[in-house]
Order: sequence, then structure tokens, then C-alpha cells
Amino acid sequence: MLDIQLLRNNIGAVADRLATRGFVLDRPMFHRLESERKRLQTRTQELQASRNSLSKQVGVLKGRGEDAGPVMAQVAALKDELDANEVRLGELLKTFDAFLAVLPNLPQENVPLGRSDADNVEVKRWGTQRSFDFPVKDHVDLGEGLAQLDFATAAKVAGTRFSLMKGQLARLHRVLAQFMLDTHTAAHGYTEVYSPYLVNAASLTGTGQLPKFEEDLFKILRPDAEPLYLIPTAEVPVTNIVRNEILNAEELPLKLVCHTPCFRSEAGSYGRDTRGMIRQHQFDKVELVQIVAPADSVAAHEELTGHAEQILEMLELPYRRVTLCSGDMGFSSAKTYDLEVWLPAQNAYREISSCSNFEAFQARRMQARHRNERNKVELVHTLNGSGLAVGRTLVAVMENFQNADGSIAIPDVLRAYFSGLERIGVG
RNA sequence: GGAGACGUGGCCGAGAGGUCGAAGGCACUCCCCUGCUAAGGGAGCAUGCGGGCAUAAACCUGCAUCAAGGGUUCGAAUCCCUUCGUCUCCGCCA
Repeated sequence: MLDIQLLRNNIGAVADRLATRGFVLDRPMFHRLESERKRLQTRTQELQASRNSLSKQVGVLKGRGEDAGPVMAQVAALKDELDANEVRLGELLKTFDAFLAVLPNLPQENVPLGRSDADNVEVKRWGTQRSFDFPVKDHVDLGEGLAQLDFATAAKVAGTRFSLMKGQLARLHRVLAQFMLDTHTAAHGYTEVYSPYLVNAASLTGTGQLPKFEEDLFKILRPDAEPLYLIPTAEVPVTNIVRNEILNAEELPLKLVCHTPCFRSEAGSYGRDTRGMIRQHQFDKVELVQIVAPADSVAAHEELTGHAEQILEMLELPYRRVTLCSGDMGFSSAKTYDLEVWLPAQNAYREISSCSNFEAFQARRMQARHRNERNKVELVHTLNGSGLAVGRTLVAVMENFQNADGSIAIPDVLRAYFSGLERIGVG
């Protein structure tokens, strides 16, 4: 949610910045809603003020045993107009909220302008791409060759876009998540969180998935209760920890890390990444979340991105960091870095982490606030990033650490989790 | 699943149709007093959204908010309905 004051005072600038994202702000609509709101709200409040003071008089008169009839008649005369105004104001505010709820966040000034991922800007490249003296296989061929990755059975059990792992490969998947959690808690100062995997609509509205992106979510309807949604990312339950809270200054920054499965319907991506486990309905992710004072969020964004990069570096996976251009950023983000890992079989860098600063956009929706040094209540800034997507990390390890015989070497930092096992082979 | 109780500010807690945005306490901020391990006195102190107001702060003022949403009423924290949540007892259960 954008600051309504900013829209009132500076709509031209807001429209210009939204345009860099390819979003056309309906300014005539805004002006119509706003002037109608002002008129209706002012009038309604006037009438309410009259009703309140007259009703008070009734109480005073009755308390003294005097006749309150004439005053009650005055109030009754207001009633029709007041009721009508309240109803119309309520409807208008609903329309207004719906209008505001679908406005995306404003990009930061230094976000590169562009229309699509083709305009994203590489800002950093790390590691050397390994050269193979044998034909590289992709993770599907590797995993099926080891008889430890089985998409056919996953399809039988659930459907497409699911995967089933067994044996050491399943173990590697688990160990990767644990390694990430251990690193972020021990070395980067995050507190580990275990959270619900189903959340209510209010939480999804708070982080911006609703109302606009309902078709991306798995929804569970219940006959006698509110619907629940499978989380598309741990960002939702973890960030909503601070919804409707006022935090004290000393509680910030809040640095949380959470490993969860993530569920996405992938409604808009029918033809894309159909092979392998790059794009699944269910995947695991270790998510980093920070809740910080507004002045600290730019630095926190760099820090958090660095924490995600640290995992890639410890795993010796070549990657690059990309600043998403204005047209490619997510709805709620003010600035996003994507980390892309090198996948030799695709001969390409593929997204493995997305680290965003939402500034006050989510906090305003959630009413997540803190008391600053001057004891004033203000909105916090929220950030998150994958640290990392576990399934895609598994893919990267498999493809980058493969041997000519189809076995997979275990990265050094993971050996301690593997009782000294050095490679995953057949059997 | 059955029965019952409950939900009030940052926290605890009173309030049971009328001057209640809400006593009292704790915490916090400022001032005074005292100098002695912590106490006494005074003041301030909810949030959201409007209007004055014009870019802001401050200030004044209005409206709304006592879990959420509806309803009754001239008037609702208080009465009614629905939803959400918490607790207790019984049942079932990894």
C-alpha cells in the first residue's frame, strides 16, 4: 500500500514512478474518488458530531429529570441524512481501498529503468564456471541415473510439477536446508523460526499476495470457517509476525530465518520449465526476513543479500547478482536483487534467490510499526530474501558437482553432515 | 466432537445503556525534591483517519476504534447475532 498522503500531495510524481514499472495510474479516477471522499467524509463527520452532542444533551436532561423530547426530535431529524451518508461513505471507502490495494510499490531512485528481465543489470559475478571434459548431464538425467529422483512416481502420487527423491539425494536436499539454517543462525545472527504452512487471507493481504495474485495460490475452502491458503513462501507467516504490532526501538532489527515448503499453483507459467525441479508446485526454501527501522533498510538490503550470497560461496557455486529493472520487480518491492546460480547443463544463470526491500509498503498494509528514538510511532521497513531456494540449490549442486560416471561429489562444507561420505553414487 | 467461561490502552486491570477514549496500577518521558541504593511530589503519556492546512513539524479541532463484522437504541465497552481467538472440563488423538 502506498502512502495516501503522497498520492494526494504529489500524484504526478507517483504516476511517473509507477509508469517506470509499466503501471498506468488512473489519475482521473483517483481525483474523482478523492474529492468525493473529502466531501462525504467531512459531511458525515459533521452530522456525527451533531448527533453525538445532542445525544449527550439527552442524557443530561434525563439525568435531571427534565423533558428530553425536543432534543430527541432534533436528533431524529438528522438520522436519514446521516444514515445515507454513512452508507455512501462506506461504499466509497471500499472502492477507494480496492483502488489503492492494487497499486504496486514505487521503485527506489537507483533502480534501473526497463521493461522486462532483458533490462536487468548484472552488478556482480562470483566464481569460475567449471569446464567439463565429458558431456554434462542435467539434474534430471543425473537423478534418474542414480535412481534417486523420480518424476513419474511423483506424477502418479500427486501430478505434474512435483518431485520425489530417495536415498542420498533426499538426504542432500535435507542437509542443504539444515546447512543454510545453521549458517544463518550461527554466522549471520538470525533467529530460527518454525511457522504455520497454512495462513489466512489477512496475512496474505499484509504481504501483498492478495488481493491481486489469488490465482497463484493453493486455497483450502472450509464449509464452516474462513478459507486457508498454502504459503507460497515463508515470507508470509514470518513477516506477519509483526502485523498490528508496535515494536520498541530496542527490538529492531528483527532478523528471522525460516525453512518451509512453499506451494505455488504456477497458473501463469504453463509452458515454462516443465522439465525437472526448477519450477514446482511444492518446493523447500530457507527464507531470510528482516524488520528494521526505516533509516536502516538500504543497508539491511545489502547485508541480507550478502548473507544469501555467502551460502552460494560456501557451496562453491558460481553465481551473479542482478538488480531487477523497474519493469521486472515484484508488486510489493522497492528494490530487488536476484541471485542467479550457474547451471552448466542449461549453460545459463538461473534465479536461486530474490532479495527485496519493501520499505513501508508491506508495513503499511500490516500496520507494523515501531517507536523510534523520539518515541514516535512510525511504520517499520520489511525485507526478505531466499537464503536459498533449496530445490534449486540441489539442482545446482548436482549439475556443478557431477562426475563423468554420473555420481555427484558432496561439497566440502556439507561433508560433516554426511558422516564423511564424499560422493553420491548409484546404490 | 460435547459443555462452559472469557476477549478493555505498551502491560495488568476496573467499568454491567448516558459528560467513558475509558478509574487505578505498572512501564515510559519531562520537571521538582532528596543525596543514598532506591524512594517521594508534580505533569505528560493509545491508535487510525479527517478538517483547520498550504510541502513539513508543532498546535487546535472532529470522527472512528474496548477482538472483528453486523444489529437494537436519541445514545453501546456495556444488550442481541455472526465470525475469529483464548481458557477450563469431558471425549478422541500423533
